[in-house]
Amino acid sequence: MKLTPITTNFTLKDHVYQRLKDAIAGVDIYDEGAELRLDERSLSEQLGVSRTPLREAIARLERDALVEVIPRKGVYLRRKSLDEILEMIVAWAALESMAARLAAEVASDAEISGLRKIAAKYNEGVRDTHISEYSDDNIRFHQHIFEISGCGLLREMADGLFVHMQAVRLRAMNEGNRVERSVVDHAEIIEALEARDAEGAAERVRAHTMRLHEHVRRTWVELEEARAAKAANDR
Amino acid sequence: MKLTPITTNFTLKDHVYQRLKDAIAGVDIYDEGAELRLDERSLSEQLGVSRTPLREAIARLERDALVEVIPRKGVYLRRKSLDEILEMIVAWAALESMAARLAAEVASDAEISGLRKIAAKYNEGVRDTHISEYSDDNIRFHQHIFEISGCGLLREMADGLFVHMQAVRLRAMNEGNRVERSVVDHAEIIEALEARDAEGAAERVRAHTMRLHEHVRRTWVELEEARAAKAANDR
DNA sequence: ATTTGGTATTTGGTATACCAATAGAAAGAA
DNA sequence: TTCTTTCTATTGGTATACCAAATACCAAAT
Repeated sequence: MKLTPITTNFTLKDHVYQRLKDAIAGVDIYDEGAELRLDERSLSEQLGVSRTPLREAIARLERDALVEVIPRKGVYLRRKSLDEILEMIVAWAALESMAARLAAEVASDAEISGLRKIAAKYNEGVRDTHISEYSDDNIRFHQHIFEISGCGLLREMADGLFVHMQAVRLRAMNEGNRVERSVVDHAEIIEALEARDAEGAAERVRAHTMRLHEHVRRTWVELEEARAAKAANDR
Repeated sequence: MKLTPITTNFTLKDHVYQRLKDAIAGVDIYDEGAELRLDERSLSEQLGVSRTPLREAIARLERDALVEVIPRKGVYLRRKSLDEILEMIVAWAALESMAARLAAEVASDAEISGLRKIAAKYNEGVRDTHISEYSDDNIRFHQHIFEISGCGLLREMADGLFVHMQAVRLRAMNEGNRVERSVVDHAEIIEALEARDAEGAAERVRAHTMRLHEHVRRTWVELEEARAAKAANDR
């Protein structure tokens, strides 16, 4: 009789980490008055594990800058400031630009055509009803670039930013006519890759992401100011 | 009467994390037969803390990819493969290139001249006796670029790679006439920054780091092969 | 009624005890 | 001798107990 070895890579710590990460991703931390605080004992009870593996998972989340642990006070979901979001977009641009450059050099034609397949359905423009679907495909598009770059580390580092980029992109998607522009950008990126134009691909990816940066910078300042004004008003 | 708040940010976990990280940085993990294994109980005894904060620190180190925790087996210092080292150099290139681009746009003249000051002592070439000193200054040069980029996140992400880059750079420094080339590269980078040529600065930084990449790729394959041959010979 | 000091409770930080898996040593069979 | 097996010791994973800080609450004094 043949048996596959039992999954020995099963540690509570890893499960808890993944579970918490997913849960955090599903919380709109920018919603006012959302539950920001994580209670260790309550969580350990909910998850059915003791506090020890839970705290080790939290230590990793802290390293991910997803939560903030204030000694003797508590663990809090970290609400990113506008500046931090902008810096994440910059870092993302740096990583994805390099990924595109590598992809132009090493990816197979099949891998590049995979990108075209993702982008293809929007050749005729995007109907408004499909915004959230487009958002998903948009994400897949960008992830795919990292995958075909052949550099696992770039992909991994981008993953760390991904949770946040996802939220940012979704939020920015509906503002202005950014979707149309995005479709065009993607097409140009694919063209550069197909032409094996590393420099062009890198530049277009960078420009594409930095347009998001510019948009967020211009638009969300107003949101922050509005929030600040509202907070002042509440007082 | 005015008092500054007492330093309550003192947690063992953080201290242990920092201490371990420093200690790991001081170990030549590529030295054959070096102590790769971390024993929890022994460490906790040496540091004078219990295993709990120690393990939380290890959880963070694991997230940094500095150690590998194999469940039920042990904690091991991660010896990077050649491929991983090459990927780190690529990621570093991506980050520093972007940092240089930003620096060209936002850094003050004073900050840029800080770079020139670091590089200045080597204008007349490098005497062999100063190799290790040059290595230190080299590191300061690259770190300074991140600092004057004004993007804390780029700097932070680079920091994660830094421990490894330091070892790589030091090891590569003595090979070939790389030092001379390095001095020239640095000078050109500074010129681009002073000219506020963002594109040029980004490109030169990228090229500089990718030259290291190319060198390591070509040279160290031989080392790996030699090691493999030796290992085969030992059998 | 308000302030203030003390007390109880909550909660994160740390230590310790226990469990389970692995590896190595010792013992036994071929 | 050598291979196998079993037992034990080591070690990481987890749970729990305890401590100390922070906060909330209450009572007494003004």
